[in-house]
Amino acid sequence: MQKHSFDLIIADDHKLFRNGLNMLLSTIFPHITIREAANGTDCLELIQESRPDVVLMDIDMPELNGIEATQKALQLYPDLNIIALSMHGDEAYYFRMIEAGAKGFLLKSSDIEEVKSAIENVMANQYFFSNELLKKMVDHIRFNNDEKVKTSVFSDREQEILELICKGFSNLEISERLFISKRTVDKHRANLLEKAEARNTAQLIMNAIKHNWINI
Amino acid sequence: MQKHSFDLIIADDHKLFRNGLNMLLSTIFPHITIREAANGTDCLELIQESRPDVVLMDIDMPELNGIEATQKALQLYPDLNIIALSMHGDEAYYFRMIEAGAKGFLLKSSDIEEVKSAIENVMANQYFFSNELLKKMVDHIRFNNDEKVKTSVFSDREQEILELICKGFSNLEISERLFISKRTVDKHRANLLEKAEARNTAQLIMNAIKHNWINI
DNA sequence: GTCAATATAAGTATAAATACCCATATACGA
DNA sequence: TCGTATATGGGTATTTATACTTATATTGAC
Repeated sequence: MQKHSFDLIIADDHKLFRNGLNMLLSTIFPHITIREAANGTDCLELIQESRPDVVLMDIDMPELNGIEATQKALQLYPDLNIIALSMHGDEAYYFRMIEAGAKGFLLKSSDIEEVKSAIENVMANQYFFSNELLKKMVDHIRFNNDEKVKTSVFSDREQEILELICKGFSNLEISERLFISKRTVDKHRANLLEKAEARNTAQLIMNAIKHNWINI
Repeated sequence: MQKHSFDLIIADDHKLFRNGLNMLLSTIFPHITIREAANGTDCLELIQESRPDVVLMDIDMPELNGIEATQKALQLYPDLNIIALSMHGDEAYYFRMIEAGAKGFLLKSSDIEEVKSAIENVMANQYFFSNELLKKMVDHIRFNNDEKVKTSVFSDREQEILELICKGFSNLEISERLFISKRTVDKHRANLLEKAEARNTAQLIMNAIKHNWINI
């Protein structure tokens, strides 16, 4: 990959960051042509002028942010490879960058080897997530789940009944299936609502799915 | 990494798959020691006997599935590197494998190079997601927001009411919010049930989530 | 052996959802 | 212009869910 020349744009509002990354990438890729944009609008113009192979796109930029710039750029050139690049704390925006169509996702704390891998991967038409970002995603899932166990204290029986409710059985049907009184199921269901902090079946199920209390 | 010897367990209920993967990995890693387990229980025993560096864990196994086996294994040995390995269609379980503590995530359709990368990454204490899996995750996020409206068989009003139901509002509350009669909401709700082929609210919401008719 | 949590069950009451029936108005495409 | 889909609303009835109350038996932890 390094043998072939290719064009790249760095879009970021911090000049020093752009210049430094420019220097690093020029060292790694001898045949690279790099252009720099200080905001989303400039970046769009540069894209139309130079038709780059890859864009390193900061999410937080003035005038036009990275998400909007990505959307507009991909409307014009759907095959453009865009790598999102942001700081800690912007992780929430990565979902939007995914929706917008970015293919690579880097944190600014990444080392240059990861930037290199990301560029190579997206040019080979593959996705790339930085390891730190993967770790954050994984931690988020695991953290959410630890939280869940803490807040969801369903008993085995409640869990069993919750799953039957989700399958669409009425309390009467559940009672027949479990060989217990319908009134018992009524009570379990009431306890489920209370523990799930739900007003009704709809909220119970939404919460159950949000917090992974059941298998979908 | 290949220079140092290390131990690995392949846990999968298909003998031919285990044997084939064993052969491939032995070729790639000259100093590898591979053991095979046909189910989760056997795998746990093997782990206790041989304290491996890495476990390639199938999710769908008899007796004790990969998720439970991962949980138990990590209770015993928290630093054990476990790579989840599954077929298409099991993607829903990856969240559970993340919760359980797996560090790598491969599809059985991966090529051997990815397996190699996954093993090297988890032994270097990094996460690894196969590219195909990343693509699925990304597609899922993008699909959720684009396709949803297109495939929805609901009218705009029905969609609106469906979303309010999911938020836990009663028909009366919805009618007040939309300035229409409760009876109209009753009727919309009945149409929603019919179109969703659901018997009740529980099934309606489960179907809505399964088919991405709503945003969670 | 006591305490706490759980599973069981019931009384009573209201609120909500579901299942049928029906009608009218509007909009949109063939 | 004619039909279809949609949104609106009502009548009536039954079923189901929800909200209070209380009670007993069992289990397991301390």
